[in-house]
Amino acid sequence: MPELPEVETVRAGLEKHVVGRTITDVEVLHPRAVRRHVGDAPDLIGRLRGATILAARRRGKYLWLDVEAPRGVDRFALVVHLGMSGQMLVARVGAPDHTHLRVRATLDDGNELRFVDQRTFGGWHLDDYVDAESADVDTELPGDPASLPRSIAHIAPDPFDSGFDRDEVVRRMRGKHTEVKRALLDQSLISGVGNIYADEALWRARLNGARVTDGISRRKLAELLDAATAVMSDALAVGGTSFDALYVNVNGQSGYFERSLNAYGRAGQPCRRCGTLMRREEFMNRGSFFCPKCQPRPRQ
DNA sequence: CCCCTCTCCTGATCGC
DNA sequence: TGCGATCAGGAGAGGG
Repeated sequence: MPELPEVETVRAGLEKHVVGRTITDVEVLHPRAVRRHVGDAPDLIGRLRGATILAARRRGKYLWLDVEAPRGVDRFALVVHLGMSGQMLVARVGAPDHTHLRVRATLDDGNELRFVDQRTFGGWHLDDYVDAESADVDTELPGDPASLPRSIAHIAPDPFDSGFDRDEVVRRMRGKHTEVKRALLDQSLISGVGNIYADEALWRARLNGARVTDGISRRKLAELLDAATAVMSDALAVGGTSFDALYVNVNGQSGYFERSLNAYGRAGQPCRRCGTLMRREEFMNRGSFFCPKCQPRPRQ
């Protein structure tokens, strides 16, 4: 599933392949893909037609293209969320449509930017900017790295964001009474972490996800956040190498990092640290993988 | 306000 | 071979 490392790989690909291009036309093939857009599909199409892509940015699992309308009259964000299965692909005009093609943006260089999404949890929408530090005030510098699309102003900095403050996240976690895995997945506390990297970080920090945040030491929570940062950094290092000239990679899985996973998907296999058989348990309607010896369950 | 459950969606896979 | 059940989970709405 696309979490921070996969989304960053996509962002880097877009920066390389579509920044500087002008959108000549847009086609929405599935209305659900633009359901978060305020306004209808024709509105989104009309505003993107003729617009130039100035930059590709990201926070957590959200990415956006910084876009300028013709003659510089309007500056806004084309916000993309990949959801569970979304892909941003660059293809030659006239290449056969992908099976789950949802939106097509034709560019001025003979390529198309395609949003392909099997499960349609993701989508595109247009948004204006607010200042990142005071999320309710319009920024003087739309598209500036310090500004965010309004709809994602509630998303916390991710560990690779210059505004990320690990000790502040620890403090806020300890101010809550909730299971620590739930907190790791809370995008308003720390963004970019999804189910896979949450399990990996908990395994690295030898912490059970069912432990309650206000009962964990500052030191241990700091170790957990450092582990989350490290595992996503490791994954990015191998995920960022796998796109070719016309393909902005997101494989919807964990890419080349899959072979490096220590927890996710390893139920019944020996823990790579102690050899104990890994377990899978249901949590928040999704799977959680952990070593029962290294990551002992809290007492009830 | 805070916490937590539910729901959206579709293709792959499995058991009968 | 066919078919129904199950599984995958990001994130926001809504309930308690």
